[in-house]
This record gives sequence, C-alpha cells and structure tokens, in this order.
Amino acid sequence: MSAPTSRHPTILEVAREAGASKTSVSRYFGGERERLSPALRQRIGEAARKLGYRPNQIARGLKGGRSRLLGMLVADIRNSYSVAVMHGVEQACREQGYSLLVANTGNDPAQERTHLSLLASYRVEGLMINAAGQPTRELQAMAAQGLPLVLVDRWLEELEADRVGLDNALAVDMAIDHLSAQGYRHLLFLSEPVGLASPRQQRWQRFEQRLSEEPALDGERHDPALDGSAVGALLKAFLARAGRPAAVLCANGNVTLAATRALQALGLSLGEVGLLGIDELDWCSLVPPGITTLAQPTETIGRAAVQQLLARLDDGGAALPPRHTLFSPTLIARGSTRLPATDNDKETP
Amino acid sequence: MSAPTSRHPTILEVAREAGASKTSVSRYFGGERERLSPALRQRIGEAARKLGYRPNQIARGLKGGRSRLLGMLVADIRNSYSVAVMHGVEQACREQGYSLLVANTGNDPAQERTHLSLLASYRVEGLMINAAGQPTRELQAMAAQGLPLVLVDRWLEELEADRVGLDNALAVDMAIDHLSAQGYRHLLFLSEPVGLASPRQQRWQRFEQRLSEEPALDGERHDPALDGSAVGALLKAFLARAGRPAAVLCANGNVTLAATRALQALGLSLGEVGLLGIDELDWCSLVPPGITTLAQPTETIGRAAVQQLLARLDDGGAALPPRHTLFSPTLIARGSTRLPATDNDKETP
DNA sequence: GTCTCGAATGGGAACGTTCCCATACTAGAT
DNA sequence: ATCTAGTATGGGAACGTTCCCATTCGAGAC
Repeated sequence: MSAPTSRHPTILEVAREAGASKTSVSRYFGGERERLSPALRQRIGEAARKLGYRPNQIARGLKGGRSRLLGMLVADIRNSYSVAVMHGVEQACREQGYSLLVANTGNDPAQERTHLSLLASYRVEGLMINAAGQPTRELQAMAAQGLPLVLVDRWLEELEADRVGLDNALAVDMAIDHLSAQGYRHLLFLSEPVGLASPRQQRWQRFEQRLSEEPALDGERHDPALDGSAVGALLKAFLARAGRPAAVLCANGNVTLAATRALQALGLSLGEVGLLGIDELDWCSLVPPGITTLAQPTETIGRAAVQQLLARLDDGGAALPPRHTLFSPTLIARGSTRLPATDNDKETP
Repeated sequence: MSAPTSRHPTILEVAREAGASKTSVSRYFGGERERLSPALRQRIGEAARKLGYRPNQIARGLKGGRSRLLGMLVADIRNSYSVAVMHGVEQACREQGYSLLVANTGNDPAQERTHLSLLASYRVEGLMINAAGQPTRELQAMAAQGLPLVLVDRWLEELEADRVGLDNALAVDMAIDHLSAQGYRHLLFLSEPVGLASPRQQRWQRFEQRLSEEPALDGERHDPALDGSAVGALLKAFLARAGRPAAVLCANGNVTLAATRALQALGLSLGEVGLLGIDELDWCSLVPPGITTLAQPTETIGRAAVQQLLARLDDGGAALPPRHTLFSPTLIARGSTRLPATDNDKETP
C-alpha cells in the first residue's frame, strides 16, 4: 500500500500514450516491426522510451507458452569443470535469446529431484542436466511431456536422451600413450569413488581394458574417498609394490589436487613419480615442474549442449534417435611426466 | 501440432478430477492447506498426484506479481570468488523458497546493461549486483521502481543501495600487520588495474595510508595488466630497487596467480620474497612452501546478500537508509610469508 | 424457530501478454 | 461505379493463476 513502487508500465499504457492499439505495440516488441507503418513505428518507439516500458516476460511466457528460459541442473557449482561448461552454456543461451535458470544440487540426489521439479514449474523450454544421482524416473516423465533434455558429462543408462561430453575412452588412451611414451611402466589409476557416475566408470573401464592389452605395462586402479589420508597411504603402498618408473593417472581435477598434495607430503618429486591429470586447472602450471593434464574443451561442450537443445526444440519432437556428441581432450605436457634423466635405466631399484 | 507434448495439467483439470473448485486447489498449493477440510485436502492431493500436476510459476507470477525469482548479476562467472559467493546466494535462495536467475556479464559493461534489463523483464523480486562497469543510471531507475538492490563486493558511489562485502581496510591492515610481524620491510602492493572497481580502490588507498603511517615500512603500488610479462618485469625492478626483506601483497586471486608465476620465472623462492594474497584458492596450499592468504567468507557474503534483499522485500519500502554489511577475512599463514632463518639479519644485501 | 456467526467452499475478474479474426482503407481491375 | 486483394490496424478471447467476494451450512444464542 505504502510501497513507492511506481508500477511497471504495461503494453496498454504505451498504446494509449502512442495513440495506438495494444496489438500494434505487441507487434513492435514481438519482432514484427516491418508490419507497422513508419509513422506508427516511431510513435510507439517514443512512447515506450518515454514510459520506460519493458515487455513483461512472465506475461509473455504465459500466453505464448514461450518462457524463453533454459534450465541447467549442475551437480556442483563449485567444481571448476562445471563452471567452465556453464560459462559456455550461458554464452550460447544469450546469443540465442534465451536466459538461463541455474539450479545447483550440491551433489545431493534429494536436492536434485526438488530442483528438477522447480525448473519444470518455471516452464523452461529445455533442460541441461549434469546429474548428481540417478533421477531417471523424473527425467523420463519430463521427456515424455515433450521437454528437450541434454545430459552433460554424466549420463544415465536407462534414459534415452541426447548426450554431450568428453570422449572418455580417448582421454584414457591419450593419457596411457603419453605416460608409456615418456617411459613410465607401472601405472596407478586414481579416481573418486566410481559409483554410478558414468565418466568415472568409463575412464575406469578403459584403463583396465588398455592395461590388459599392453604387456609392457602393469597397473592398479583405486577409488578412495578423497578426504582423510587414504590417498597418501594408497600412493605409498602402490609405489612400494610396483617399483619404478611409476606414474599416477588422476581421473579428474579433484583427484589431481589430492594426489599432488599426497605426493608432496611423501616428499616425492613430480616427474620422478609421473603425474597426469584429466581436467586442466589454473594452478597446474604452477606446481613445479608443472603438472601434465588433459584439458577438456569445456566451453565447446557447453555450447554444444545448448545447440543440441535448440535443435530438438526446432524439429518439434520429430523423435529422432538420441544423439551423442563427444569431444576430444587436449594434452598439455609438463614436467610431471618427464622422468629425471639420471634415473633412465634403473627400471626396478 | 505433431508434438507429442502431453500438455501440463492445469489447476482446472485437477479441480475437475478431485471434484473441487479451482480456488480450493489453488489454496492447496498456495500454502493454505489448513483452510481445507481433511476430506477435500486428501482428494486434491490424490488428484494432483495422479495427473502429475505442478503449479505453473509463470502464471502464478503474473497474477500475484510474485515471480519468486531473485536475480544475480555476476561480473565474471569464471572467477572463483564470484562462484563461491554465488554458491552462498543460491543456497540461501533455495532455503527461502526463491529461485535464482543468473546473468554473467563477462566483465563487459554493454552486456551488463543488456542483462540488467533482461532480468527486469523477468520481474525478479530483487537483484544482487556484482558490477563490472558503472550501470548507475540503470540501477537507479530500477531502484526507483521499488526493486530491492544489493551491491555485492563492488559498489557504485552514486548509488544509494545496500552493500555486502569484505572489510577491505581491515584486510589490508591484517596483511600489512602480518607481513610486518614476519619481518618484511619493503612491500609491493600489486593489483589488477584499479579503474573504478571499488574493492581495488579501497585496498589500494588503505595500503597507501598505512604505509604513510609506518616509518618502519616502505613500499610501492602498481596495477599492471595481468596478461603479458609486465608483472615479471615489475617484480624484478621492484626487488632491485627495494632491497630485502621484501614482500608482495596481491590484491586478489588473479594477481596471486600472476605473481606466483612471475616469481617462479625469476627463480625466486617463496618466503625469501614474501607473498601474501587476498582470496584463498584451492592451490594456495600446494605451491611450496604454501602461499599465505586472507580468505574471504564467501558463502557468508552470499547469504548475507540474500538476507538483506529479503529484509527489504519485507519492510515494503520503508525507506530505511542503505545498510552496509562488511565481513572480516581470515588469515591463513603459510610458508610464503616466512623468512628463511639464515637470511635473518642481512637487511639490505 | 429465527438470527448470527464462522468455517468451508466456489464463481468470476484480473494480471499483461499473444494471436486470431475483424475492420478500414487504398489501389488497381473490371 | 463495383469488386477484389492487399495492407495497416484494432478488438477480444485466451493463457493458468490468485484473490476478492459471494454462498452454503451447521451450531450455538436468543
């Protein structure tokens, strides 16, 4: 009542001011300016400017069913990979005239369900999902209602939906090839708990497969919890067991961080024990002698997700089969995968 | 036409299914369940579940004027400080039953204006602003329309609005006190180009003030562009000029990154040349011997912003004076501000 | 038995758009 | 002159809610 809110002007007020009808004003802002006579066009433009009119997206969304909103469900907004992808998504959205409604689930499956229905209630026109858990049922329901869905990075086996992400098998291949070429023979694959997260599963499996194919290499796989001292103990035991030259392949950025910490705590220098991480982080070049990484084209992945969504939106449910778009990582070789020259020939000390 | 979209059920369909009126269903979902008889309540609940009904927020927002949407304008979504604050914002929003519409301006003032009016067109109920440029005019207009505004971290002098952020003077004080206590005498304050960014200005000014008050200390201030080799050259020249023991105070995370790179390139070890950064980053403990930082309570800052916004929303424009909420940083002391024992007494070599 | 009151429920207008359809006018063809 | 087609414009219904205002009904007071 006492609010000093000088209400938003409506289309009707602009029409009155311009001596036109609301239909004409609607056309003016709805991208049909060419249909208006130059005189009317000008009058409307002036009136709108004078009143500070801005079309109400809410009302617009109600009538037309076009909310011009795209939703993105992010497992962990503090994860730099997620943020980088989101950045690409955001840019692409803007370029296409959409806004982005972001929901962060904090890796909590319960939150995930809540947020999913929240996004639905805003009638987003499409949804990008970086799943924390397995909200398959909910997503199937949404897909059945005709909502375009794109799974980003992580996917759900039972869900027939478009997917965008890294070519995980290729990434592991590149990692192993590089480590092998650099002279490392004993490999430790280190992951966060694999669980149901598809990228972790894929990287994990590919590692096993490749190792079984390469007689010159041997290795182990582990997926410890990253908090606590498990990583350090694991590394120590592995190095004792495996001998040299040994290297650690980190399945994602968090693992790289934990492994680097652990190696430092053990007083081991990078390179002498090889270290290669999937995901490039801004500090990887900083820790001497630099950590070798496989960088994901995060921005591209984000843009691809939006593009895929809009393609679905366009073809109006032509029920094309799900499309999977995979991207290749880029190897950034640094000192952490360079064996010290002097140690060249003492294979197993 | 051919779309397999099995339309969202409406309140009317639920009402029909439950043998009730739309008003009752509206009450059921509008948080007035107690007003309904247990029998009716149950029938509506069942009908809604059966049809998979979900209130349409768009329609809801139109009639009631309550979009249940809060907007946040972020200068750079890839900046870990911004993301951390955003995380707090997002959590607080969720807890209060709001959703968050995020707009990233990529530090581009033009984008900023565009996004501001975009957010306005979705009729967000409040706006958190982490400004890239100086959209004072636009913000004044929005504030005049009764839209609650909170400036986060960066603020605009001419704009009378609530502010939430770090106590920058205190941060610089703590930094200088720590460096001084650790035995450093020659200080270099390094910032990104100060320009109009208020936190940079405040830190910059406080540094000058403090230095003029402390005869035991001397120092310089610089704000080079971070790309290119300017930082390295600057550091080298400063160290030659100033003598030892010298330390660098980095005004934010980006600077810390650049300075660390530059010191490494110069072959200088951390600690021998002191390094203290404002903003804690996850790699600061990794670079030997660890980088001393002043951590901001980012999560708290984000939550405070939302809280402030909702407070304004509640008092319905009681025109209270703008409120400024400042938070204290936490010092995390590491090796980069510990002088090597042997160098204790060669003040100026 | 009538009156009053409160609790439970429902009808209808309004929110600010879009979009279908009607109308008015101009110009050229007949 | 009349008809046709096209262009510029406007009126009104609809989108799915909320919220104001009835209406109904039983219980207790008179």
